Amino acid sequence: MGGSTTGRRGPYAGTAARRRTILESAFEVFSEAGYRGGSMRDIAQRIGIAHTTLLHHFSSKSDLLAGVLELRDEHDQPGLAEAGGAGILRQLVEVVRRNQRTPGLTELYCILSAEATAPGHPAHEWFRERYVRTVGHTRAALEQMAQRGELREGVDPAREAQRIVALMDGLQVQWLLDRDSIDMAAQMREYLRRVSVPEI
Amino acid sequence: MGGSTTGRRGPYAGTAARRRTILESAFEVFSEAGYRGGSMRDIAQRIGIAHTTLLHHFSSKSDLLAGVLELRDEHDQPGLAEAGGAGILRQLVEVVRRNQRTPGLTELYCILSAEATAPGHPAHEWFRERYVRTVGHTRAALEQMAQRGELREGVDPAREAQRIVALMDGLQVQWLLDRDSIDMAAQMREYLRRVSVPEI
DNA sequence: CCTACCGATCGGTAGG
DNA sequence: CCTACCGATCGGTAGG
Repeated sequence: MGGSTTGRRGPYAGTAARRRTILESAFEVFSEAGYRGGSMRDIAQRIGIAHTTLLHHFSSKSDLLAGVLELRDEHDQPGLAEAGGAGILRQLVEVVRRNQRTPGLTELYCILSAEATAPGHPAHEWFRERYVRTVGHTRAALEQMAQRGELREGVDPAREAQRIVALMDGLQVQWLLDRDSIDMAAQMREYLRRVSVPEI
Repeated sequence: MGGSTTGRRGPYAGTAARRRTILESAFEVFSEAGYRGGSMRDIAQRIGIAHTTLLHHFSSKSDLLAGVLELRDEHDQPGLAEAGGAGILRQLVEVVRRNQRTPGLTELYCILSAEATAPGHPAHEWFRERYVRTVGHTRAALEQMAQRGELREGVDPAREAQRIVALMDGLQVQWLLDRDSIDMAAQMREYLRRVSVPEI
């Protein structure tokens, strides 16, 4: 796929595109084998370059991982912030539905988050912050729902937010192990219905 | 710690004990680094033997992993089967409480289950079967509760069982990333209270 | 239970 | 963007 025969249109013109190509290959490899298990030679081979060439675009293997996580960040942010209250819950189901269509992203987060629970892991802090952010957004949405009277009685926004995020992660493990065993989006929808007031 | 100076009491007398020592070291290493990331040399070094000696007790690295999983199986089975109906839900909270006291086991399952979502992984089938078993037991308990009228209206045993197991797994990821951020047992208890009829 | 060693693979450097 | 190469480490074998 890589290694076009057309050549560059100007000096450095292909660098940004090359970085992108590399990150997509790294994304694939890390999704399948994790960070520890994925090799730079494998990443390079898939796009037909020498593994040392990666080090002209990224200073180290962990820098490559940082690039992959940054790239996914851009893709995942939009949407969740805009909707208010119960709208966010519907968007969470939408996120799960999208994950179900793009297993690669689900694999990446699943394997990397588990690997990154080790304190020395290069993605450890990134995942810690990601959970603070994700749980925080969900909590804010639930608090907004509470103010609007959309939240079912007895639901604590802070603890419920942790459970919702935990449920999403846990469903993914079962789904990745056996994709026919579970319908993640349906499970999520059914669960979230229990959090809102019955009328919604 | 290992390598006693007393010598053996008889031929092969120490073999079973040695196997046990090796498995405990392997358990530690796989918990911290996963299967791919954990090395036989590390496992051996922790108990003061050469890594090749491991291969006198286990035929390969994946055989070592199988031994570790088998060992944990023995530890985890008791209890869950005995109690009936709502008693099982209380025991689930007890399991979570125990996980919270022994982080090593939690780490092992978390990192290995994510790694083992890859189809070629030596523990892939083990985890698939484990989920069938765990979800199945939980489902049976919920069905028993339904027959006794202990289950809240609208709760589907099969899908609820998948969610309960998913919740346990997901809580563990957040907990391992930041142990002060979450009280797994309390979260579990609070959630399960929502599954039973209010009187229980 | 050991030493000695195998071929393979790892991330990264040197130098062009 | 490459070749050539580094030292380290991997799982496993041979042979005692």
